[in-house]
Amino acid sequence: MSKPNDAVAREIERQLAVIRSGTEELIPEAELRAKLERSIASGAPLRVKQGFDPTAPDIHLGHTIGLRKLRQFQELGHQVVLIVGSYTALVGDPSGRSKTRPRLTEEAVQANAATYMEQFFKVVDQAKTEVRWNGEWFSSMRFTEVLHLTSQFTVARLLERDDFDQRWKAREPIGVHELFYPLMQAYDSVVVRADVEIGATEQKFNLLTGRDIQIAYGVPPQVILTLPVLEGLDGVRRMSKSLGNYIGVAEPPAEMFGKAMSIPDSLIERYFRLVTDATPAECDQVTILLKHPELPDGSSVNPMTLKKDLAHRIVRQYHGAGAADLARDQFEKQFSRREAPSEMPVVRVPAGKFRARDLMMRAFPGQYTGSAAGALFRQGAVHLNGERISDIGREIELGHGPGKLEEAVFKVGRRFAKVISE
RNA sequence: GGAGGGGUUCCCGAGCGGUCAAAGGGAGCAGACUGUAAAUCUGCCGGCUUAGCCUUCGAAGGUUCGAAUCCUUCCCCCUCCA
Repeated sequence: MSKPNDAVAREIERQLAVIRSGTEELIPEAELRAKLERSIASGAPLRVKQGFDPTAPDIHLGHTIGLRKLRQFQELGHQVVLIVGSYTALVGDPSGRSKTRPRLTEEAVQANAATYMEQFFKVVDQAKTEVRWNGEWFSSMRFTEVLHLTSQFTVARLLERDDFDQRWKAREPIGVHELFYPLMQAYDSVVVRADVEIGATEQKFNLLTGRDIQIAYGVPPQVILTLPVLEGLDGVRRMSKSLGNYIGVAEPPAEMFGKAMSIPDSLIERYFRLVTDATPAECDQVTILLKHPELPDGSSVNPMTLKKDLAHRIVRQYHGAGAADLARDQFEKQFSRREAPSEMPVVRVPAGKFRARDLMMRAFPGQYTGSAAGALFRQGAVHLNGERISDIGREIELGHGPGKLEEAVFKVGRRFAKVISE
């Protein structure tokens, strides 16, 4: 092998720096270096793989850490290979699961995959992405091939995996088919000849299994790259749809902005670094201001201000600068100045008399049970046209004329909704 | 196949014939305080036409005036042995 010339060496270092930024682990780095060198020499892009299961199609900021990394690879000229786990979804990634997932119908898989990709390509460049469904190879796999695949690995090694280990110790069930999951994901890497596979830190086991299986099948092993797991809005648990502590990339601007503002201060810096396009220098600036908020002129920076910048950036990335400005204005109006937002859900009902609770439940269809709504009244959480009401039986007449309300604006906690008479 | 342990309200987890819509913790929601932050205090936390009523404690039967608690069958999970 010839020694790379200086230009190539510089290019390798440049790419490595980008690839390394924000990553948790890169295993093994020397192999990546070699792959990059070959890629640069031959002009053949690296194949960078990521898979997803079409089960829960809501992509949230936690996922975008990986997507942004894929995007970076594309910008370095490499090829992204997206695996749609139509077959792995039949198993379900065992991480953190104590119950068997329900089997998905073919239609559900199709619909979920479509939704997923629509969101996926908000961050990743579709033109530089190869999409493969793993049903392509698994649906026609013969049983002898399954045996061959499974004989390449041992149960002991599968049980080393933290998820299984914890479930084992907690005496929770582990289905035999779940042991297949890492092997299937690994086999995907064999088929698409992945050079690099990326995933969250919790994916480390699956990713490493990919290397072993690739070697067993005589394919050059992939380099694995793990990325940090993002904490959710509660600041403690991982961001996930099922925990409800997430910001979805497809959410409306106001929703995104509000959710971003509700994160604990301790997460501001991390969010800046992991889910915004802020440069490292800008992130460092945030770090400094959080630690030393005093300014030369004697004033000091309220962390809230930094958080507003964060929220604005997040909204801008997915909805554009205009929407971000609007979301910030609305937020300041509604929460800082405690005014009603200019836009809120509107429900039309026929004119007539209503009990306060009934009308409130109409304003928020499907949101509250009668009991829950009653509790909110008792606790003083319900405001009607700016006035707090606690009597659930208070009579309200909607309509036109004296003593009647043309519209009823309800505020319950932080939510607003309006009822208009027809 | 054998032996043992277990399935309780969103989660964990008490209860083991009436006083149980079911302790306690967590999560969640709301009020106060605030910056839709944190911390703290308070309240709510199965449903309803809410001083009352209705439906829950893996499923179905049974015993009893009365069952989450006892019995039978079934389903599911875990541990050990094979």
